[in-house]
Formats: sequence, C-alpha cells, structure tokens
Amino acid sequence: MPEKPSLEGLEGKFVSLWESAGEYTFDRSAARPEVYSIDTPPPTVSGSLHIGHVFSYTHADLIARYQRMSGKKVFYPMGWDDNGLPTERRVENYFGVRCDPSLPYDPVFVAPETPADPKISISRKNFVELCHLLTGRDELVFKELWQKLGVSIDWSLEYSTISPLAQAISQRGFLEMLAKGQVYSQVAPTLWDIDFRTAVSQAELEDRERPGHYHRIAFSRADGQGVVEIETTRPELLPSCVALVAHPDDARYQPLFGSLVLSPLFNVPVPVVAHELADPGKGSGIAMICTFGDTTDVTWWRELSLPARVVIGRDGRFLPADFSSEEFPSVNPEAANALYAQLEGKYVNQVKTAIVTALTESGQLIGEPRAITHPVKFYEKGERPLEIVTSRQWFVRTIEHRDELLARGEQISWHPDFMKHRFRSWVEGLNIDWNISRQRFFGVPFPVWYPVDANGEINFDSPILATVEQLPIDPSSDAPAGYEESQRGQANGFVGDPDVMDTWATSSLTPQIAGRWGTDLFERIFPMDLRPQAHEIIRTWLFSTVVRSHFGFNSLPFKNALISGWVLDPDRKKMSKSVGNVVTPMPLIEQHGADALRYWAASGRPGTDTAIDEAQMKVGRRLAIKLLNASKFVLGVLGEHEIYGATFVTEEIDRDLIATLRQVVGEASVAFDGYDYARALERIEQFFWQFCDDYVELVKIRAYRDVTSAETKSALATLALALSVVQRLLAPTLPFATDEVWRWWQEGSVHGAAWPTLTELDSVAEPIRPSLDAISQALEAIRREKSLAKVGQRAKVATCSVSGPENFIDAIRVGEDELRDAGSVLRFIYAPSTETSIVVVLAPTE
RNA sequence: GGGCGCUUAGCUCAGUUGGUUAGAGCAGCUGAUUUACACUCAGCAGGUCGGGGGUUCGAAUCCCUCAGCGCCCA
Repeated sequence: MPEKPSLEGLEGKFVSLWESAGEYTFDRSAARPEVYSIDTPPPTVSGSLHIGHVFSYTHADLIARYQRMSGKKVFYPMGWDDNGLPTERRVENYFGVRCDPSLPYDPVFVAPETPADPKISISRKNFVELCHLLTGRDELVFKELWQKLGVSIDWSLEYSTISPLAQAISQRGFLEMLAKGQVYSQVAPTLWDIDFRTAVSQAELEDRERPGHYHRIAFSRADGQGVVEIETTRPELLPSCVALVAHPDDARYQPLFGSLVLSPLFNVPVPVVAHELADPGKGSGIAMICTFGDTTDVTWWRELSLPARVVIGRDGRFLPADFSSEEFPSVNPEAANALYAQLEGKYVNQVKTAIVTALTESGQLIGEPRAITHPVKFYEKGERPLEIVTSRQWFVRTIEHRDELLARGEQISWHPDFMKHRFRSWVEGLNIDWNISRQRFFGVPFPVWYPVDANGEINFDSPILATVEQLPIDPSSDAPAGYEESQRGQANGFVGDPDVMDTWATSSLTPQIAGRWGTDLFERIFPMDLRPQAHEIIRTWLFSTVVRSHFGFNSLPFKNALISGWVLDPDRKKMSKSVGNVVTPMPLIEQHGADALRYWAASGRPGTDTAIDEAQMKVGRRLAIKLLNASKFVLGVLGEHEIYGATFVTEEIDRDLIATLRQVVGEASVAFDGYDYARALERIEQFFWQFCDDYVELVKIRAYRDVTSAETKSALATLALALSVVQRLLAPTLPFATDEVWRWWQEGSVHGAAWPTLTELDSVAEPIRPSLDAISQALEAIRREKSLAKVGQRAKVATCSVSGPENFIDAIRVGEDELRDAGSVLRFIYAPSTETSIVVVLAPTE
C-alpha cells in the first residue's frame, strides 16, 4: 500500500498485468449454459477514433465485468471492420492513389510518403496491399484505446473483417444462402452512386432535402386533340420517357388512358397509363415515367411492363441513343438525334439546362419553373444524388420474409425497450431486397465464377461455385476446379465474379466469425447473450445479423440488444467531422484517467444521448480517488490484526450498515441484470459516500479503542466486510482503481472475485430496528449547528436534545457513543414527543 | 405524412405500481481545516416539475390537448 495513493499510471500497470495473467481469457471448455457471450461491434478502423467509442464500449464492458464476477465464463472478442469503402477512401487520400483494375500488378511498387498529387493509378492487387498496410496500422491505434480504457476483451479472439477467416466465413455463408435459394443474382435497376460507381443498398440510403424546380411541360396528344401538361423535377429525363401515368380514379385523365402522346423535343409516342401510385394531388396529377428517375419509375416500369430507354450511364453521363431505332422510336428522328447529339456525354445538370432551354424555345415549357424543396435520395457517404442504373447484382431475399423478421425483432430483449420500434419501422419500410454486391475492390469477393461459352459469351445462369474446403478464394486470381488460369476470359473458359460483398454481408456474420463457425467454440457461444451497439446501425448491422441468423440457423443471433445513445458535444449538438466538433478520447483519458471516462459513460443510461461532460469525468475521478483513500484508511485501521469475519458484526449500528449494504447489493444486482448499469452505479456510489462521510466517521474511534473488545471487533469486521463489498461493487465501473485497492489486501484481481451476493451478508444478523438514518440525522444537526456558528467540526456540543417518538429516541440511543465520539457531544437529553426534533447547543468556547 | 423519445434547480440528470415538505451531483455562496482524502470536509441557498384541461381524497407520475427540442421511418 503506497504512502500517498494515486491514480497515475494505473492504466499502464494493469493493462499489462491483466494481459499477462490472462485475466479475461475465455474458458474454451465452458459449456453454453455457463457462458455469457458478447457480439462486440467491430468498429470501422478507417474512421477516426472518437469519444462515442469510449461511450458504447464502456457500456458493454460494464455488463461483461458484472457477468464475469457473477460467475459466467465471458466470451468477449474484438473485431475490426476494415473492409469496404471507408478504407478505400482513406487509402486513396492517404497515399494519393486510385485503383485501376485494368492495370497489372507492380511487385516493386512503393507507396509515396506523402499523398501523390495527382493521384497515381495502381492495380487492384497493389491497392488492396495498401489497404492492408494502412488498416494494420489503424488497428493498433484502436487497440491501444480499448486497452487503456480497460475494456475486458479477450485479445486472443481478435479478428478483422478482411481476414482470411472472415472471408472464408462470409463466402461460406453466401454459398449456403445460395443453396437454399435465399440469395439470387439479377440484372435489375439498382440504386447507383455515380462517383463511387457502385450499387448501394436501401440501408445505405439517406434522404436529403434539396432545392429543385417543378417544370410544367406540354405533351401533344397523338390524335392532335390538344396537349397534356405534366410536372416534373427531372426534365433532363425527357428522352427516356416511356409513358405518362395518372391515378385510375382520376376523372380528368380517364378519357386519355390507352391513348398516345408525343414526348416534347424527341417526339417519341408514349402511352397514357393508369396506376394507383400516381398522386392526383401532386402537380397536375399526371406524371411522366422515365428510365429511371426514381424508385417509383422502377415500380411502374415493372408492374406496367413498360419498355426501358436507358440514358444515364454508370458514370452519370448521358449514353448514346439513336432516335431512329426501335428502342427510341421517334416520329421525327432527325430533330431528336440532332438535339440529343448535344446532350450525349454530359452530366445530368448540363443536360437539364440544355433541355429546359430547348423546351423554352419550342414553347413546350409552360410558365416559369417553380422552386421547391424536396427529399432526394443519396448514398449516405455520397455527394451527388443517386441514379438508377441497370446492372447485375446479388440480392438477399428480405421482402418476402418481412413478417418472420418482424417476429424476430419482437423476440429480442431490447434495452431500452423502445428501441424495438426502430427495428420494426425499418423492416416495415423495406421495399428492395438487400443488395449485397458492390462494384468495388477492398472487400470479400463472391466465391463464384461463370463459364464462357464457345462464342465468348458469359453464362451467368450456371455459376461455378467454390467448395467450402477451398475457401477463402478470390475468383479474380484463383481458377475454378477443372480450369486452368490461362482460360480466364477465353472462349470455353471462365471469368470470375468481379464484385465484392457489401461490408454488412460480412459484419452480419460477427457471431460466426468471432465464434469460429465450424469449430466447437461456436456451439459454446451461439446464440450470443448480448449485442451492444449504437442506435444508428439498427437498420444495418442489427437487422442484417438477424437476417443471417434467421436464414442460417432459424434462430436469433443474440438474446439482448443493448443500445447506446449518441455522444453529443458539450453544447448538446451532434458531433460531425464537417462541423469540426468531434472529440478524440485519448487526451481525455490522459487528463482525467480511464476510470473517470468510464464513470461518465456509465452515467449515460441505455439509449440516451449524452453530452460530453468533463465535470462529470472529474466527479468520477474524485470517486476513484476517494476509493483509494478510504481503502487506505480502512486497511490502516484494520492494521495487522486478523480480518474478522461477518460473524463478528454484532453491534446494532454495524448490523444496520450491513443491512443497508445488503439492500444496495440487491438493487445493484437487479439493475445490472436488467442492463441498467447507470442505476446500479448511482445506488452503489450513494452508499459509498454515505459510508465514508457518516459511518466511518461514526465508528472511527470505536474501531481504534480496544482491539480485544467485541464492539471494536464488530467495527473492524464491518469495515472489512463493507470495504470488500464496495470494492467489488465498483469494479465494473472503475476497474483500475478497484483492482489497485483490492490487491492491497486480497489475493488476485478484483475482476476475478465474486460479485457480492446477499448470501455472503446473511451471517450478519438484522438489526433490531433501523438506526443509521436517525443517527445520521443527528450527526447532520450537529454539523449544521457548527457550520452555522462558523466553528470547526471538532467544537464541543454542550447538549444534544432529541425529542420524538419512542423508536426514534431508541435509534439515537443506539448510536449515542458514536455520536459522542464523532460530534464531540458532552450530553444527550431525550424527551418523548409526537414531533421529531434534534436541538444542538454548542458549548461555550474558551 | 406515420412513429419514438425528451421537456423537473443556473447546468447535467434521478424520481419504481399515483402517497408526507420533489431529490442528487456540478456550478454558486458561507465556513472548517492539517494522523484516509484540498483531487478534502461541513453547511446554506436554489424548483408553479414546458403550457392548458381532465381523472382522483391526493398527480412530476395516469388521460386529453397544445408548444418546443431531438431522432427514426416514409
């Protein structure tokens, strides 16, 4: 025990101590019922470390530590999400490179020290190597934070989502879904980011309010009987118009259904059709259907069996189109082609301007465009609106399983409960199957090749599948069984599937990856007990994990979902890179200590957004310091004597202290069992300060008085018991300070000690009546009197007059000796009364 | 447009099935002080519980309604 206890350096000391002792190593022999398993979120290592990490990972760790002390074999792995677009972007910017899959591998390529400008184009393999290099570095930085924060992870279970293990499991999961018909590939209109040049899924969409204009445009009727006016925000899609649509009940347009109109400028005859999704109240009540302006266009195209007139390419530029062809059957192809010649190769905004100008000249733009603000679909990481392009993609069937997935959501125990609404409303709103293919580079490839026929055509309908034993494979460098690498891309040869999986297609298998699916470990940990995560990824990570587990195992992936809120900046604003208010955790840990940050995090209840509050961290730090000092003091009082057991607790006041503690243990355990770590801490903390400020002050003198007396032994036994219990109660929240003080007098780590139980306090008899509250009231009255008189707390009290009902007076009598000692009271006077009062008269000062 | 959450002291938040005078911490103010702790201790002050209405012997708590803030979904 140090002379002057301090929190300084505890993090470094215990991180290595725990690691070398294997304190948190999972017992691989444990059977499922003994295990508490945690489906730890693998953070995106290419994002910056921020305080939100400290927040939610502390919440999970509080539960992990509680369960471990309660006797469970805790499975607490750690993974890093390093595959996917965030890493690609970081690598592009960090080194100044760009992936060009058409380039050959350069075995001697060395990345520049500083970002190259302009960007260097490199092969896919070189690019992927740089991704590995950078994520490897990033992961070390992340690991250091988790360790310094005292998260009780078993680091031998570390994994990353791009690792061969994760790739093999992702590929196996994919092949199993394919075998069961739960995944399919299709050439279909897909939401597409023109900058990243990849498909995106519904889960990655976000609506952003953007200014736009309604353009009122006149279509001529083919029968020459006037015009039909439509309104559109996307006049640039006029060349891709395939129909006009109105609601079937709309009397204004019923006469037109089935008739033809001519698209302005391009003069392509298109039918007027009816569909319920047309909104009679929007614009003129009739809209044009294009290929494709939005997802409703896709629905109309599909349900009304309309032709497709594709004009927007994968890079967002307008594709060639021939208005004398069957695809674009203009009645005036020369004029249409002449106009279109000016549009080809241009971006959406340029085409829009050109078409609006042309419409104005032709007199088919009615009135001025009307400014509006409307929601536009963006890829969440993207900067330009999504387009819809037709491409081959892999989809997981979610829509047809909607009801089963909703039922799964109901089976999860959500903490807090109301978070289940997030899941439900997301599943209810699903309208596209989950697209899991991405046209990118740093991800898990699909374990699939396609045969090339004698004419050089790729046969997508009979893919060549890898076997589970081969996994992981990369179809772009591995040849399928029965083929030579030289046959790649050749007639009668093969090609590899060029895409990689959506990062959630891998992350949705975290229980399988962490649990080493296929080994006995998996059976010991699945389904997991706990999924801790933040609420913004309910629709991605949580949802996709439920899907995979439902399909693969007909099971929930985890029983409990502990949802953390967001960390807001000190002004309660959402943190974001663009605002520049993102807070990095390391300096805060260095300044306040890990226990202090954990204390702040632990005071943020599940699901509650919480502002960064350094004042609260300081409170946590004070609590940790108080624990050091109180422990030092109590152990000093205990001195070299033997530690008296609970049976020595005989004095009324001591028994009442233990009775109170018993209640705290009960409440804290119930709270932790219900994932309410914040409530548990609140009760424990309140008891601890009361223990220090009142109980210890009261029994100090008795504890020193006569080591052979029963009353002193009772005080020493109570102090020892309460100290041991409090140290353990605080261990999940303050792992560093508690382990420090625990080791001053106990064997091993507090984190391997048993969580306090009611049973271990059973041998202390209940007090005859509660007395501590009344005694504390008296102590408070004495202190108040001295404070008001502005004298020191050691000043003498002439009389302390206690009046009240019999049980109140009896309670005070129980603590009379202690009050006399702690308050320097010379004389007590008792008077029975119906009213309770304590009157303190100070002794005259000399 | 549909849904969820929040609104309690200057600030951050507790407040369980409705039940004495609504609590805590921080900040503020007034003091104490040196054998556990100045990263201390004691005390004081501070609130029409967002507004309105209702149920009830009794409402921060239950119901209705309005307003503001935040979020989710469409």
